Amino acid sequence: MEDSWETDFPSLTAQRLREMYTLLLDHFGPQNWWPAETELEVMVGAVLTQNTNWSNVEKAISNLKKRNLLSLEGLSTVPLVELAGDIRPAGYFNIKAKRLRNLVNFIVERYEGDLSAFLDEETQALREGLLSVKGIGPETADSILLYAARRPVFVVDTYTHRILGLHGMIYEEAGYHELQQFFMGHLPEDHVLFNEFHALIVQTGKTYCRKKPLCSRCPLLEWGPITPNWTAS
DNA sequence: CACCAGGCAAGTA
DNA sequence: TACTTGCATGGT
Repeated sequence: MEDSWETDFPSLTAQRLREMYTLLLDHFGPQNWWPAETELEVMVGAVLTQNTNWSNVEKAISNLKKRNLLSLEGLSTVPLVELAGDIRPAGYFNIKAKRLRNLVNFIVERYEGDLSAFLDEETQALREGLLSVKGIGPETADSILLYAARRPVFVVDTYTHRILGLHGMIYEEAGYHELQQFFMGHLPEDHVLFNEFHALIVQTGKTYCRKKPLCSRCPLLEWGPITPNWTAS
């Protein structure tokens, strides 16, 4: 890591992260993520929820289940146009149909369709493999690593940026990897903890960050008033 | 009516 | 390398 880029945030400490986790867990309770029945369903959901409300993803997954397409076999053989039609409620349906196909084809071709063999790969190899698939970026890959393969990898999303930014815990221009390293560097590498923590952050974002009035009820306000345009010292 | 959601890749300068 | 734009439905 070369260098000079300031990778530490003065206000973001292990202590502060543990406080945040406790506040959110006490407020919302356990989230029991990922909301899916199988590992493949987690992976499909991870692609479908890209920049998309989860309620829309549920409709799309429901359609796939009704048509018995929620399998490597089904997803890799159904005509692309039909797949797109089935996942229509999730938005971006044409591009997401291709992304799902790219993902299942990767497993079919590289692992002979053996999903368990794929998920048993070493974490680093698994991540690189996922990122090599067109349509799988850092967040989607890490969601699959954490919630399908149960690896201690922290998932960063827009809510993570927004919430930590609002509370002056990071620089606004901080990138995905920097935020991820913060959580992973200051917390025990426990996939159960990371699972719950990310889910709680999303729940907080959905509940309190959508509209300004709701913001006043966020449990994190215990840290003090929000400072929207905080910048590095 | 406008706005946005648990991103990502491709295009432009 | 650093911005910008396209992708699209359904809920508030």
